Amino acid sequence: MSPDNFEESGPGYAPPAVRPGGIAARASAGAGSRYLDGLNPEQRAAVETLDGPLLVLAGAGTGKTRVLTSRIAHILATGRAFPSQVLAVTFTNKAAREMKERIAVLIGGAAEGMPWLGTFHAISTKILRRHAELVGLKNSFTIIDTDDQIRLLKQVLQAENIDDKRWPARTLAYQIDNWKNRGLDPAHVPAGEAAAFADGKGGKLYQHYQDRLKALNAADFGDLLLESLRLFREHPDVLKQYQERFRYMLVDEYQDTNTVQYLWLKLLAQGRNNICCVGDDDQSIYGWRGADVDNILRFEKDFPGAKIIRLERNYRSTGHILDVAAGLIAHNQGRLGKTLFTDGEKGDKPTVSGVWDSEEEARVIGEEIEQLQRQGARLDEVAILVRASFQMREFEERFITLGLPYRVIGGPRFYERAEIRDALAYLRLVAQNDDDLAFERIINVPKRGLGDASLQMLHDHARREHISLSQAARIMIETEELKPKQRQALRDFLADLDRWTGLVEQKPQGELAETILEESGYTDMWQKDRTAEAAGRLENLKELVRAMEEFPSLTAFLEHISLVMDADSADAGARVSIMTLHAAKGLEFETVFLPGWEEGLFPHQRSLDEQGRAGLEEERRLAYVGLTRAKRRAKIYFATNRRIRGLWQTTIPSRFLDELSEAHVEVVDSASGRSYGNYAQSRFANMDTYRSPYATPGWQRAQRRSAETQGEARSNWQDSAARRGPLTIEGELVAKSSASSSFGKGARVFHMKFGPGTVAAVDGNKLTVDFDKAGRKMVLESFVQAA
DNA sequence: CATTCGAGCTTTTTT
DNA sequence: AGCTCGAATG
Repeated sequence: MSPDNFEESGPGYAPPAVRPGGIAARASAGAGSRYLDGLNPEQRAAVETLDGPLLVLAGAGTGKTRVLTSRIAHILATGRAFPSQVLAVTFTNKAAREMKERIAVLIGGAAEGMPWLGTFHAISTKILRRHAELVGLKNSFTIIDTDDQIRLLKQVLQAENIDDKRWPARTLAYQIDNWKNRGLDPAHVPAGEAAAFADGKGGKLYQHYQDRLKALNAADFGDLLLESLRLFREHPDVLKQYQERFRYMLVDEYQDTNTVQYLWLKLLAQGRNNICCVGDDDQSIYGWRGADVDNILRFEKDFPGAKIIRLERNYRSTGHILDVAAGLIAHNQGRLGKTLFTDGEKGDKPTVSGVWDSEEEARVIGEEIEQLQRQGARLDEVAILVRASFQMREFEERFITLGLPYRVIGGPRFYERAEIRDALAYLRLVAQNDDDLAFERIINVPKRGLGDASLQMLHDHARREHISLSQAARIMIETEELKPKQRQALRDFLADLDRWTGLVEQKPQGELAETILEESGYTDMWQKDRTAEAAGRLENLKELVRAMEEFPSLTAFLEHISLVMDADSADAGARVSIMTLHAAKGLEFETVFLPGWEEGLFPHQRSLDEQGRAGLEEERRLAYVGLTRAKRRAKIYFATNRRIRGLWQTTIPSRFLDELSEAHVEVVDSASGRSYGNYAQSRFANMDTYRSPYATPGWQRAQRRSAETQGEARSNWQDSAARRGPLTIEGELVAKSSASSSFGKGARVFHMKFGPGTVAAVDGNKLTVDFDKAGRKMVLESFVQAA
């Protein structure tokens, strides 16, 4: 069988003009093997070791993408496989796009039509569409996002009469995702876990949700992987087809794979056994969404005969930065172990600066950036990497007053905005009248007088007759069930819908969208809206129409938007980037500012509470990722005071500061710009005045001391931790404040909101108080004071 | 059925 | 503090 028989991905693909052997001949003869030039020995080995399983441990800045793309180029150029026989998986669309572009450069456009280069989800979808009927879907199935998922789950909960106050749909969604990430369908969820939600109904609800999805001919993101895994498991013939097709498999960011993805890869790799995974266990920062670092740690066991190649030569950062990062990450256990090195200069030492509060932090960083700017630095080579997005605001405000151009990376995605989702719902409905979720979303947007009551009737009818909402609507406009007003509104809507549906084939989708938005009154709705955001929303809608015009058809666009559309930030001009540490992975900047290195914020208390030691290690990897983004300058800050949820809190410097090797960091008094070579003793003496709150190697002493005075000075982070009961941090049990309460029964207390009262009962740090005015309330001890 | 007010939550984020 | 969601209200 000729290899190109495998290709059925559509008319876009033209078989190579030359047989594989021919390309190889051309490659070795001319400039074709240039892709090997300039690779270091390890990189080269990683590119040329083609047979059998291979794990490439690629540290930060060691040329990971280059290896991946060169490897693909090598496979193609030596004629080992056709483009259609190479599976290359990434996590994000951005990574996939970048890889495509770089391969095209390497082999001069011959990578055109690598149909199996994409995200896990995109590739799974492609496979699933071909065999949809085998897993109970039609090949036209819709992909629903988190928003739809939650709305659907609300219905499921409602049908089961479950109080979604007590058992929120969000929580269930999270739980189901979690199961799906672990490759568990309803039948295989451990009984204990299934019972944990809604008094034992968790498993049943999961099953109902899946049934609903099938009925709607829809799949959520988790299903894309889980269902294609099921497809492979239940249909060995189908699996075999793909096993044979994929002569070479490449996986990017292997440390981020979750269990389904791992199982999926493992099944596919059993064919040719040529799987190459690239990753860095030290950069695994997505444990909280199901990524399992163990996958990469177990690689050799999972794929017998695997070779491991380490890339440790760093091409990005200067010496001191690497040394500091290495010293920090060395505090983690359970690593495969890698040490980055560079032949380059030592460069500037990373700095650590203490500031009074987050406002000063923003001010100081703003000044430093202006200073850099005066020295000729480019703003697009400067980034501020924060732990949590609420930290961004302070910087934005400061930069606006300074007139410093910046951009925020991350934040709400384009297609997650309400107006975009509404517009998409219209389009989805027009493309497929039976899309109930879309129908429901826009039936009363803009207001048509068709509220909950009418919708409920439609629902009942649809369920009774096993038809879709739009079909139910068609029937109900002929019956007496609805009030005349509603019936007419529905009739008008259906007429519109039919007219638009008829236009799908007539008009280019951009125009179609404009027509629909216009005629439905949707655009009007926002034009009449006088709120500040309305103009932006209209702008976004225009952007959507513009984006649509680039696609061949409405369906092509809809497929694209659910899987592939990301907010491409129009980066016009040089701007400072503000983003979370998570968003920064894979990027690099000359100068990186790392604010907010305080206990509770970074490492984040919640991570510690929920994941214990593993959480701490993941936070540490996050710090490592942050540091290794810097090419020449890394600047760390911690504030002594930070406002959290409106309350000012005194904070303790992050333990990570103490893990930065003294020899390679510089402690700076940012206010005066003075530098302290020796900060150990002098700093600490100043700490309790909070005049010069610097990190010191002795900060543990401070922490110990703070523990002694915990009664009054306990920070909110610790407090929230205590509230949740005993917690494990770093494998140790952190006890609730042992002295149960400083108030006894009968004590007179004063509460900010409820006023004076008498303590009726004490339970740990919770007090039951009979307030003079407000009656009996349960309050936390920390919210009252002695009256 | 639409609007308004109060209660609860609040890390990270891709697909 | 500020936002989102749901219930009470007009």
